[in-house]
Amino acid sequence: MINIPKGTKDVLPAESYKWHYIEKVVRATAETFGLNEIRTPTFEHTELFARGVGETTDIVNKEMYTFEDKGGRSMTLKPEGTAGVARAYIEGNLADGAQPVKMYYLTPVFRYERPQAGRLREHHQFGVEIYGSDSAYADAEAILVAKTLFTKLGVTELELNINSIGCAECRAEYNRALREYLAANIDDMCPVCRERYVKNPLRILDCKEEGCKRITAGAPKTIDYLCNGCAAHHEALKGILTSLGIAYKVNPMIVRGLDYYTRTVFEFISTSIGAQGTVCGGGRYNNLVEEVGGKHTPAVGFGMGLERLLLVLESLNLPVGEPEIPKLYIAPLTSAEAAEAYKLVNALRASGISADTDLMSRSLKAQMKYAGKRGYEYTLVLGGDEIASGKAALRKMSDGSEKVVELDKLQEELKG
RNA sequence: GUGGGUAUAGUUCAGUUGGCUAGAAUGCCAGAUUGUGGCUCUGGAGGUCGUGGGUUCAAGUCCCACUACUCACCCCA
Repeated sequence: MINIPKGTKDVLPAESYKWHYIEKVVRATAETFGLNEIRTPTFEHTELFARGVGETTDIVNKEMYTFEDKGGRSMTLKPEGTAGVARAYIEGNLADGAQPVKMYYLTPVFRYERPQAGRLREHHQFGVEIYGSDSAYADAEAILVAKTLFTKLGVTELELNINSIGCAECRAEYNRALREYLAANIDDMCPVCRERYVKNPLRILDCKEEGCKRITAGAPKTIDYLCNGCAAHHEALKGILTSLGIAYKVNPMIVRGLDYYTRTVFEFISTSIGAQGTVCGGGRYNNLVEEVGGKHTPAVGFGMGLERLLLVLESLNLPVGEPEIPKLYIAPLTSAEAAEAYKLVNALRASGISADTDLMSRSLKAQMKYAGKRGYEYTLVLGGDEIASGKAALRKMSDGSEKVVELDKLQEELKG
């Protein structure tokens, strides 16, 4: 027995309707915001993620599915959705079209991690990407897409956390201040944070170690070191959110693990699905396009974990769509009627009605049990009498009521 | 990568201080009812008790290792 790879999940036939439901609401929501779908490859040159996501991140350092192809090139299964979109924006000359470019994607992403509740090695993300605008309205637009989607799905419990981590200039200033503050306590920090101190001190704020949390509790905050431009941007976003009536919390500890973020970062967090509560995370990444080889292009967006979103819906007993139920099952009484039943069924299918018949040469009783279990809306027994008279009893399975109909009028009967 | 928990039928689980041929429920297939599903009754199929060692007269049960699953750390969606 060869089993499923660790950290992956099958979506079995009985559950796929939930995915259809979520995807349908996602696409409908994206459309009302004027977002167009973009599809990029499942794998890219490793270099793209190394430069885009950042060499110091855990994602690039230890979580990527990297392999060498037969031509000796280093390839990586996408660990997130944004880097590929940035590459496509450049390569597809999207900067030459009307700006801003508003896109969304639905994609699997791959990270080599230890699975746990709400965390997989392959999961699926809905993402929004808005390129070309540096306005706080674009930040608000991204947040609003997520918020609107949650509302449509009935999710009201998610808390929106926002923060600003500034731009390259204020970050340098801030890092200096943070290092200065931490210098005295460096020996009390965990080994990982001691390394972060050198490479990327900002990440220390994200540390969950008790000792480090105590130390960082009084640490300088990025939002206190913003340059005038970044501070104004942050204030503008807060103003827009407030005017829209969107509740948010400024959380100075939101730092995020991807290096491409500048200015705005945000997360929608759930408390009902276990330790991995971030359902949606994103922010602004003004330097990403330049980083992967294009000209400077401000951009903002987010990624949303669809498995986590589904966990939220189910944990709150919210609707997750309805199973797709076929309409009619025609049961041939004996093998003599099988061919006629098959012909009837296919005529109905051709007119767009979902219909089935026996594929196992089973008894009438067995066929009725099958039809009952699968949930067909109607059944019809086809015997010699029915074929001779051209009429048969159409049974409605929910209440057992029957109605005699002409076989060649089945189509009209079922459409109504 | 680190730590905790778990592993018996397709599924959910019983299985006593180690002691007859390993059980139930549910699901699946069939019959009761030779032209009609759900309810009821009856029968059938389905298990190398996660894998490999060890202790013992005797191991599903005790010990060790490994593997898988799971939760948490870490990280993130």
